[in-house]
Amino acid sequence: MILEELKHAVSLRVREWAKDQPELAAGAGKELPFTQPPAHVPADLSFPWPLQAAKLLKRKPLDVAGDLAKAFGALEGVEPPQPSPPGFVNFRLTSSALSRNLARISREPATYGANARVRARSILIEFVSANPTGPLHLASGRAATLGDSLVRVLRRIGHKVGAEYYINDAGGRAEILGQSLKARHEQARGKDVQVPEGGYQGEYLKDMAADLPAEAAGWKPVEFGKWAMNRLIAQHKEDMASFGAGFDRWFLESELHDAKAVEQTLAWLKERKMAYEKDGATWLGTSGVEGADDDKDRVLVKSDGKPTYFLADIAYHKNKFDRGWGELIDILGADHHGYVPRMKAAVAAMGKPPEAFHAIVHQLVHLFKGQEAVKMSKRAGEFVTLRELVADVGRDACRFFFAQRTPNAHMNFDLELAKKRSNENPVFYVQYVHARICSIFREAQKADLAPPDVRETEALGQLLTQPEERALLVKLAWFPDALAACESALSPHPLPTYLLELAGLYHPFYEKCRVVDSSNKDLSRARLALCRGVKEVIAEGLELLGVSAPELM
RNA sequence: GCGCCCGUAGCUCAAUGGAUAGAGUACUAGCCUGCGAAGCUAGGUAUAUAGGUUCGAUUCCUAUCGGGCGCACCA
Repeated sequence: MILEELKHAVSLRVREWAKDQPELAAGAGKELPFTQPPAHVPADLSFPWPLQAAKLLKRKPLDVAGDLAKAFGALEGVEPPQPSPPGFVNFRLTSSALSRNLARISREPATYGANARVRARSILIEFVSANPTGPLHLASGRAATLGDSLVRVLRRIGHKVGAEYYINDAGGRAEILGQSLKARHEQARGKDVQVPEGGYQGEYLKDMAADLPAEAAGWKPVEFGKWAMNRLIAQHKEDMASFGAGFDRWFLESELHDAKAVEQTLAWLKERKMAYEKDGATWLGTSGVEGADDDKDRVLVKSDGKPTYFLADIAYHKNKFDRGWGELIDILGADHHGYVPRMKAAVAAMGKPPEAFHAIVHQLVHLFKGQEAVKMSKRAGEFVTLRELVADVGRDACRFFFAQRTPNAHMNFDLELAKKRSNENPVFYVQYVHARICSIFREAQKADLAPPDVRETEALGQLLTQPEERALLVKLAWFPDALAACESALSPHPLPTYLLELAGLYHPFYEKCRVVDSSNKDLSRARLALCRGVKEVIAEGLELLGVSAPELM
């Protein structure tokens, strides 16, 4: 939190300083920039703003930085600010500020990273929402990781966040699924029938056919379909639970139909003159909506009188708003990105501002076995299930791996590598630090050394003057910033990067600084406090990622 | 053809328009009879190409090349 406070204090001083300089009025409302200085600069926080201001002032950047550094005067928690070429002002945290932050972490680790200054958002995040026509496959693992970890991070920061999984259990798919299962059922009883063209060819229906009850012999395809869907939905729930992805609600599309919400939404749109008739169908004017960029209008009700999936989905999104959520985020695979413009247009039709709906489109996962690309085809039933993946690689490695990538990036997943050498996954590098510190605490206990309490931590922390110790203290101070980066990116991926960097700073400390040392109890206990802080932040960070923090490995 | 996303180290990936572009992994050589060697230390490689905007570009704009995904009265 100390960095947030510092940024805030600096911003106030800058505004004060700029007040009397009319040249600066142009950029007055903008948020001020702060950056993490590169390794060779002996500072903890950088302020590059003088580079921008110099232009407006028609002065040399370094002179502006110098003036500003003077104008800042004494700031809480930092040594006197230093101007630095070409035009930065650099801040270095004091030892007491760093110890105070260390004490703050241990006072209440579970709220470290919460932002007291934040305006709480109300966000409903919908993710995975896979069709209940087959098992979850590995792409769902990516969506589940991105969604669940984002939910956790945003909640930690202080926002109100809901998590939902939408189940598309209505429409024509159930019928086709039922026909496919019926064919498998009959095959199992020795009949020479084929799974229909366009049906679900996957092996999983063979397994399912073996579990059908005896009375299934008299079932119609629809009944097969219902039975299969219920079973698949139950599997999806199990898979998400064992993956650590939590949902507040599993929302069935059929609920909307049962409650007449689909018709009501249509009537509501018509009332507002948003929908029109053409060629026997009912349309929504999605093209030409500013900011949505859809290239054509979309059908709501087909000429056969049946509602489209799109209409039901509008009803669902309207339902989310009607339940009081301020912002909606959908996490979608890249194969659905074409759907975003029409949903934006629909949200606009509901009278909501564009920023009330946001789609996170994650790129697809490409599977490799060594050098060879594995073609995945849901139709042909060739895919790696999430279940298999987790069984092979483990949940921790899976989630950390998925969480590391920005949603925008395509990712390659090498199954051979993942299976046979999971130790190559960086998650173990981070977990190892946690286990190592736990081991140190066991040693400390044997030597009758206990870490200090919160108040004593603040005092003893000043003994941590080695560069390796200071580097860790500073890194701990950046944790809230890493969470803030996740919020602005709407992705958890800055967090694994942060944890790897923190872990990377711990080992050199460990090599150089003996922790358990009865001959120097104060220093030893100060170092135990530092270790505790690192352990807590790693545990909290991993928790947000849905990854375990083992005491033994 | 049109639209969206992506080309960074041998490989997998980072970097709100900022200073000398970072990790892991792989390769080589050293480190364990005091807290866990799943570790440390030291070695060197990268922004696809060509322009442009800017004090400053991996980041923004244009074009080209290469890859992924979309372009239904399917869901």
